[in-house]
Amino acid sequence: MLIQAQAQALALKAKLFRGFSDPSRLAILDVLRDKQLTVTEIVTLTRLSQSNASNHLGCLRDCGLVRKEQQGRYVRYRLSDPRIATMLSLSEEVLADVAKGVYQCTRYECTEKRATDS
Amino acid sequence: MLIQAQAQALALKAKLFRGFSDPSRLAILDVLRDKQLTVTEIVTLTRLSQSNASNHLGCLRDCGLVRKEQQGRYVRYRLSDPRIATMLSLSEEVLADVAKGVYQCTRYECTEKRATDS
DNA sequence: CAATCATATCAGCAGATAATGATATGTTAA
DNA sequence: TTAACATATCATTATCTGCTGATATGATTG
Repeated sequence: MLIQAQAQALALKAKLFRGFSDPSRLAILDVLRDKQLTVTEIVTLTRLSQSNASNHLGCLRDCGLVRKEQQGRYVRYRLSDPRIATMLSLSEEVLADVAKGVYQCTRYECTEKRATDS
Repeated sequence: MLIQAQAQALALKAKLFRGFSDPSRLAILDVLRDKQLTVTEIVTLTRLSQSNASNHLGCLRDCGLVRKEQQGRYVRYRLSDPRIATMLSLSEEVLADVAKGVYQCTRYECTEKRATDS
């Protein structure tokens, strides 16, 4: 469908964005925005189940958004790059302006609620 | 799991990012980066099927990333905000630095290929 | 070593998503 | 109005994703 090199680059970028594209993962990124936290702290703050949080942390890690660091029996997570936080802020700015459109979207083929235009 | 207002905000933000989180949609956003295009032009440039492109355009529209404008019998699409392009650029910068980690990630529970740490 | 705490992984399920081919809608022009 | 073109929608299918509960691994302390 797309030439190979391009497709590879797009898949990579899509993967990065997929890290951001789930409310649970955004909740995790949010609490990691300005500080490092252990898994237990993250679980407490986000109220995700331990297993769920661990899965999402694995995903975020694999997507390159966070890094882990073993500290004694704790594992401490932090954003892997300050620009991750920038992207979050930028998305909030954009949302503030285009939110109305986003409210309509419930799923991929947002047929039922799709706005009539624009 | 999260309090209602927070959950709403996170879901909204997740939806915005979900617009970016698919290679076909990124291909579309890419060709719209600096110009407005009709659906046919988009289909030609991205080599997506017409129906697939239309679905993705609907999704992008509902996520607030693009806007459509009817022009005669054509529909012209453009990015809904210049900061959308900024987010794309920013993601490319981040990727350039953390790409190695992302290469490992094939899906949510990227078990098979998960790097041993970091 | 045994107990405990912290984290990761597994199996399985329900629902979401992306693709396709076919069809429908809408717009313009002959 | 009919034909032709542009775009959207539908139905279907295969796959992916996120969640849960249970279990496993790993680290630390007594």
